[in-house]
Amino acid sequence: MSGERSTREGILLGLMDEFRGCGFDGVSLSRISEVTGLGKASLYHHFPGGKGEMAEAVMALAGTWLEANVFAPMEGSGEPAARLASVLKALDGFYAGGSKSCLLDVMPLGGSPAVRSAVKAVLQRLQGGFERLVLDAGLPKAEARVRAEGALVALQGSLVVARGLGDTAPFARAVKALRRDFLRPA
Amino acid sequence: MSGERSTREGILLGLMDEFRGCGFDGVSLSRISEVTGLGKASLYHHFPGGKGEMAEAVMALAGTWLEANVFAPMEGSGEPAARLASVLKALDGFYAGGSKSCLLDVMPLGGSPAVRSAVKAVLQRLQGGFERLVLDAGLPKAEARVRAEGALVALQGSLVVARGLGDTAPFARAVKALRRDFLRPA
DNA sequence: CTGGATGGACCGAACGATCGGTACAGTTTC
DNA sequence: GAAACTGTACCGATCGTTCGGTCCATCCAG
Repeated sequence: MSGERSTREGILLGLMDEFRGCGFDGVSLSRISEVTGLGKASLYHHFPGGKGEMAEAVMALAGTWLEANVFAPMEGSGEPAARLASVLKALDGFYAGGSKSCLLDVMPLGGSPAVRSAVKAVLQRLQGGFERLVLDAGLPKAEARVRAEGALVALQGSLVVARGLGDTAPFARAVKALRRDFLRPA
Repeated sequence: MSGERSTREGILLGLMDEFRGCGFDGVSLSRISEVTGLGKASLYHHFPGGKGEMAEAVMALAGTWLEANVFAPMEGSGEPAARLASVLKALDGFYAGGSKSCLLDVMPLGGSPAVRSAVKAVLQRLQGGFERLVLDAGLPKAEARVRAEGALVALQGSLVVARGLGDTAPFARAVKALRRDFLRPA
């Protein structure tokens, strides 16, 4: 039961947590009903498309959150190092220091094609953003592509490892390593 | 329908593919029945514990496969570089070049505590194996720990990114980078 | 100011389908 | 004949979904 209910965003925040914890298939409507405090019928009032639409809405919410807290610093102006720091701080918060899974990891499994393409779009946008950061630090384009992919891989991988080990340290170390090395001159 | 049915290992191989594709919650008994060609009664004859026991058996099979194809080279004798090459080749095959997900990623979501602890054990064992490889290459223990975790993260992360993008290239690049850099002197 | 109509938010109860799981009577295999 | 195995039919529970309807705030007519 996170955030206020009855507002669409409040509902979606609870929903997002649930999806992150159990994946699309692992979350039942009854569970969603409990978490949001809404009856099943009410859920269908807000999301006529059912569970699938709820998943898409969560992806959309995550997208707008990323827009404000990640893409904005990434593609904004200012020192690349400072921008990177903002991005990493935001992501560290979003993943609760490594204790919450990533939607990009868990949603494609049972999700609809729409969800999958949303995942793909976000990944591409993230990669582009990281690339931009490296370019702005004065490194060549080829290196930027490699590092951007590496950052994505490090974040996703460390989240998976952290979840598997039941220990957030790998994620924390990955974030720290990114902060240290991501923009380092070749 | 992969491998021969009717042999326990054949059943489990089909089952493993299914779990890797859809996660624990995403696979239904009817689907398992289709894939293995066995009726539910037969499935429950082989796995009296039901779906949960099937998942555990798949984890166990993956464990013995790792034992033979990954841990053996890792912890055996011979040039570390050659051992690393065997390990990476085996893993590349297991993940079908990056087109199949990792059980360590998808199973913890809906899996039982037993499955989760199996995942944890495998991760720890993998990390230990990678560590051993680095140590044998003459690098210090602290560096070995960092690189071993990095290898795990790179493999898992690139699989997630590859799945999300629908493109196996990130995984291929990650394997290539490991082959190139993992044992490189500091 | 009042009355009725409108429409959104919400809910209890139930839908058909499918879930994971079982009982049991064969059928194979040795 | 015994043990291993399997097909069929079935179970209660839960799945995602829908129906019928209540509440209540808003708005408009008189």
